Amino acid sequence: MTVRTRFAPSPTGYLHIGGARTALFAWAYARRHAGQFILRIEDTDVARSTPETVQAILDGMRWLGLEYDEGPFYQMQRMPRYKEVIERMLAAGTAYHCYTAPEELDALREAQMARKEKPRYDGRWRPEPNKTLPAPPAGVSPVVRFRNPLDGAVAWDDAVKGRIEIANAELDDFIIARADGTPTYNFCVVVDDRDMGITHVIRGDDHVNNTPRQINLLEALGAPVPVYAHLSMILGDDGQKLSKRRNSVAVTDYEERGYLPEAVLNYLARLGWSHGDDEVFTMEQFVRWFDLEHITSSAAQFNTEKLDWLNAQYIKSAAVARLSGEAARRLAKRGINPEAGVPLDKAVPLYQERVSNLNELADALEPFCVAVRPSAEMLAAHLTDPARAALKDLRGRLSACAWEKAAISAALKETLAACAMKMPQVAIPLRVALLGQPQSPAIDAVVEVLGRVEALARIDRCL
RNA sequence: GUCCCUAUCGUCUAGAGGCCUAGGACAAUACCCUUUCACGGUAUGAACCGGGGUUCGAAUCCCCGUGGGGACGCCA
Repeated sequence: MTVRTRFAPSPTGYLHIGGARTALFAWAYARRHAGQFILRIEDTDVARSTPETVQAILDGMRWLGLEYDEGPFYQMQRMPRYKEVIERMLAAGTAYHCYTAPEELDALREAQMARKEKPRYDGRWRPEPNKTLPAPPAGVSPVVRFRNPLDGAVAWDDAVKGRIEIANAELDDFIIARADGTPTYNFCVVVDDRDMGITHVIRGDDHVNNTPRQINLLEALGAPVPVYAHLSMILGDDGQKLSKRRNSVAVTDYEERGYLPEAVLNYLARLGWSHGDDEVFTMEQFVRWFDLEHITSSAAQFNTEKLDWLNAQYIKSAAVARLSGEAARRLAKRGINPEAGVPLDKAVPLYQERVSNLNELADALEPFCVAVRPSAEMLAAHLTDPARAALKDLRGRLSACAWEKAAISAALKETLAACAMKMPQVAIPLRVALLGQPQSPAIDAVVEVLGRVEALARIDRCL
């Protein structure tokens, strides 16, 4: 049997980080077992699903590089199929019409809550051998309810949570088609999972409570029951439930915040799953190692600091051309022409090991692309008279020396000797003059990358 | 309220009854490196929620409690 997994988001505006992890695990499981990964868009909530929200999901998947073998399938396009199954269930007696009005149901629920009972449909329209049903009220279009077993229990061996058993008495005859004939969530999922031959349902654990209903439905349909793996949720950095207001929840936010997709993927893989002490690994390794047994069953708190660290690791090993491209894009977005100054490829290596995200890289590269204007405070603090004298001396030497790091470094040391100064006394003012900042990578490397013409011009501007 | 899930350093986690004096990573602290800031290196501190069992032996199995989360829609 070949493994078939699916990711079935409802497009609510973006692919959020929890959904991304679910997708990643489902994808990895399929890849691990040489199976298929299917994308299904659950867009039956027409109020919230728009072409844009669907596109946002697709964009998120693409940024992460999670490729699907089939789909995207859209539930809205499967309506005829759902109706067909509902008709068949009605005919088979595994579903029935219910004429209870929404207001009546509300009243029922309230009464049950008041009695401290679990709110459930009371089965008033459920046909039974010796029961006389009320006459259908005129002008009311009925909903269709699933005829759930009355007793016994539903149980399954959840691949992450272990055996879960729920008494049928806890369940009720849930609605599978609304009064307007449109099918509901639990029903669509079941029909889709069955039609698409899903063997492993990997999803968030907010669906554990839906599982017994879905299993009962599957059984009523005579369909095989897949393996279920319920992933616990991801909490925000603050230990609270992820919220749009307080956290970055959309994966595309991470792109914007300067993260590399492989860092996000690696981080997500490690959040709720582990392979011994391994922390940094490629997607190839992940796919090779991934299993359902090592998924954590409790909720995990998102930790931005660790993501930052991972991102820094990936930046260190990324190709210079790629980093230059990313930095250029970000600079251009700020209205800076990345072509204006030093070629970014030259400057990137100076910062590759020092930054933890692409925006920091762009920040660092910015002074190489624009005319630097150190602030008055900066000048007052660092460009003292002795410092200026030293820079002037250095300027002379730099205009004559060979343009390579060793020669630049030698020129610097000669200035130190000539002016009887220590390295920081010259290097810091020089940094301010060249980049407008008192900190930078090794100063000789910075001078070299800037090029003779630019370096001298920047020094001159401060003398 | 009812049902379901869950509980190891601040955080992510390793841990399948003896390998645990509880390991790794991020973060923290200290030191080293150093031309500033980083990077890097070394070291240190830091946890089995509580109570009962089971067992020769429990972080690991069972029960109860407590904390946290989820579900109870003609939403998905």
